[in-house]
Amino acid sequence: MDLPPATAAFVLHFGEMGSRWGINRTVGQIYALLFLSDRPLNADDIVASLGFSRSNVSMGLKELETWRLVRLQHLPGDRREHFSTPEDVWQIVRILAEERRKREIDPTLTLLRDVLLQKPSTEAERHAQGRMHNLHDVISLLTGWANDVQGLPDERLIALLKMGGRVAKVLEATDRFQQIVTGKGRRRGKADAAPRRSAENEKKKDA
Amino acid sequence: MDLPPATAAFVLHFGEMGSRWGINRTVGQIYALLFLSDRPLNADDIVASLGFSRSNVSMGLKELETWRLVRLQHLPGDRREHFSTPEDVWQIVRILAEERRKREIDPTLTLLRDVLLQKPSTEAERHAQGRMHNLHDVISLLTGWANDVQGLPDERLIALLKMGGRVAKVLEATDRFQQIVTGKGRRRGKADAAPRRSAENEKKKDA
DNA sequence: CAGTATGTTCAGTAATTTCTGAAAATTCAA
DNA sequence: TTGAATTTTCAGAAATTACTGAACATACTG
Repeated sequence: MDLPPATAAFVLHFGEMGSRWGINRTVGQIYALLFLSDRPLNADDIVASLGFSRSNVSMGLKELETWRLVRLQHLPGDRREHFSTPEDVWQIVRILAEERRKREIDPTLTLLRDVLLQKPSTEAERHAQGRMHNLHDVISLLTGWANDVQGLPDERLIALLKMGGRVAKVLEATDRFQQIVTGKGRRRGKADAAPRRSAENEKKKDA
Repeated sequence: MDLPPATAAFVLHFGEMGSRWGINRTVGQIYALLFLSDRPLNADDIVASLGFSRSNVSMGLKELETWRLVRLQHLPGDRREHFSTPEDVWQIVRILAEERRKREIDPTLTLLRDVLLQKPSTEAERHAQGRMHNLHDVISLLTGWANDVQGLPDERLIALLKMGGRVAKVLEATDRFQQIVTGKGRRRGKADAAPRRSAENEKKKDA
């Protein structure tokens, strides 16, 4: 590995970060390297830079492809496969969000919904279902939001994020405005994700 | 492990999910169990339910404490330590977000800022720095937003999330309104995180 | 077609992480 | 104090995951 110090530091850091998430260190480093590179790299370039075995690099690139995080391309006059990351960081964020939703969130919501169809037979089960119901609502609200803003063009997404919590003020104002104009309250969305307290605040038994 | 089927399914699922993130399967299962329980559990309860060794449970609870995800409490007339999760799922989400920021995002931003202070000496380094700069801006915009909405009370956060992308419409309207009223454009925030294309679109060399 | 360059697979090994039991430490009550 | 109840620590075992080299597969080139 004979990289400029800044690149090396970044690559090592993302290797570590990767291993805190599902992605292993090798794959994290490969991605970091591709991300910083000013040209598409082939497998041997990566072997030369990071010192992993050829087969390890091959498998790492395969995994990155399943995440849709790298693009395979062929340079003119070169038979080897070259890889690059999207140029736009927002694009990377969008892809990551989609893949994580597909792999982690959706199966979780499915499980929760399945389980919630069953009739609880004891008090403890009833309580557990209430908890799962809460969790389901929170997760679907969060991912629904994410899904929704995914649809926005970069410019508008950025503007929205910059507003941060101040949006709440605007919302409030709009709300009041609508109330004044229409004479009624704002309509509610379908799923209210405020914490259900149904089975929650029972007296703690057992001592 | 002699849990009701719904609870067992949930516990196993969160064990798997946990291991896709930094958290190991055991710890994930312990947390899932506590989350569903209608009363605080002690270490032996957990051993009985999940069948791990006592020491493993002890370490798992330690780890959950460092994440601030469980609360230690003593029941009257019982010397043993009992553990429970926050009742409010939003509270759990907030804690998770804070801890992940502290452990993963902040160190990453620090690294990026440090590296960006160095003067690039080659063209490739200059390009790499441009990429890191983009990434820094995106990450800080996203976490800034998260930080910001963390400050909102549950009710308002929920309302904001429900609005989803429609907020963009409101923003746009507000924007136009301000332009009309003040006669100028909306002021920009300090850091514009739109992708910098500076070093990006060079001709690809090397073939 | 033969030969070469490139990419993939996979069985075995290495490294890492997780888990356990036994011992030590701590806490509390008498 | 002593001793019982409880929790923690930690060295080693077990399990899992990551990595490698060599063999195999594929695709081009002349």
